Amino acid sequence: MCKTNTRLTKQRKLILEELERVKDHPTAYEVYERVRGRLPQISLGTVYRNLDILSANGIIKRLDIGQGQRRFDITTDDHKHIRCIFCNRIDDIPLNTYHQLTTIIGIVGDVTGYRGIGCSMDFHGICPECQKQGNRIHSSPEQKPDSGYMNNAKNKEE
Amino acid sequence: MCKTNTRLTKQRKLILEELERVKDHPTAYEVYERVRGRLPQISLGTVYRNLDILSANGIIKRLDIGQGQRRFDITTDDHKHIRCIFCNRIDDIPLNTYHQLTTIIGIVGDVTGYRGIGCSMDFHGICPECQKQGNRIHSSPEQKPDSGYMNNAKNKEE
DNA sequence: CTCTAATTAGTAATAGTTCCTATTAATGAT
DNA sequence: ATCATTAATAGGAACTATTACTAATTAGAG
Repeated sequence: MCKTNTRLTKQRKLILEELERVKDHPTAYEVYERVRGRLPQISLGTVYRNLDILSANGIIKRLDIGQGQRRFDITTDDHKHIRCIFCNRIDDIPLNTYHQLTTIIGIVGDVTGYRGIGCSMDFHGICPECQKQGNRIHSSPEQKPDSGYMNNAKNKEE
Repeated sequence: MCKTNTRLTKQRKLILEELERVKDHPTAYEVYERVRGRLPQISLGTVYRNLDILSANGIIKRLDIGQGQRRFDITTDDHKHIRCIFCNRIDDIPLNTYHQLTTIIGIVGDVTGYRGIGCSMDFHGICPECQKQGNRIHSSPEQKPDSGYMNNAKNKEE
């Protein structure tokens, strides 16, 4: 399924099946709850690990939208997302990219029925500094960025 | 400064000063470290609380980009952000919205020097369901979305 | 100057995710 | 089919980032 030496375990298969069955964008915990209905002893760590592996292999998509819980999405066709600022639900938007940005918000409102729409458009890529360093990946990108938080920061001083 | 009955404390003043001084998009902890240099007894909780109050009042901007730590931004003019997938730094993009989306990624590359650019464009607004319910805010939007996680989820069953 | 509610420091608690370890099981080789 | 190898697992501890709690302090109105 993924790269060689990636085994198709019963757990992994069920996680994929539940992701395919579901229409919305479940959190890791929601996937866990669904799979647990069919395989009670599955652990949350297993779900997290598999969701990471599946998204690293491009089979599913990891959504890091807003704060709080990460969500996962099995559809592979190109689309964007809209989130309700009250209930935090996430819907799909099949977006034609041949429009001007200024008209897109109007289209999104028509298609989704959302109101009071704002847009946070964020880009990601490899910065000039990292290009200089020969693009060496120290840890898995998108997975373990340098956080510089608390203990880490304190340890720098030693 | 903010609404009436919002006091300008020494801590709040220093937090704003350090945000103004800094060019990049510091995390709460980075702000804490800077302010601590001038007011050693300040606590991290105070920094978090003030960053929340300042962003709720529109004085600064909260960036929920990717996963991991939230960042804060004092500049008020309209711009978007680009994040390095390796080192997780965030840069500004002064973006002209009168372009087609498809051409924007090229522009972003030219302006920033980033390569391998991807775009995660996410919209937020009020979903049709929440519009029906008279737009009542149960908890502060963007701050405390319904998470439905773990203990919360378990407690639902009681 | 006094009063009082807003704010604070310090710390505990929480949420979401990752890591660790002994055990189990998927798959290639025999 | 059986074995051997090693990826993957369950369960739980640890970790990161943030929020909540509480008694003490303080900004600022009157």
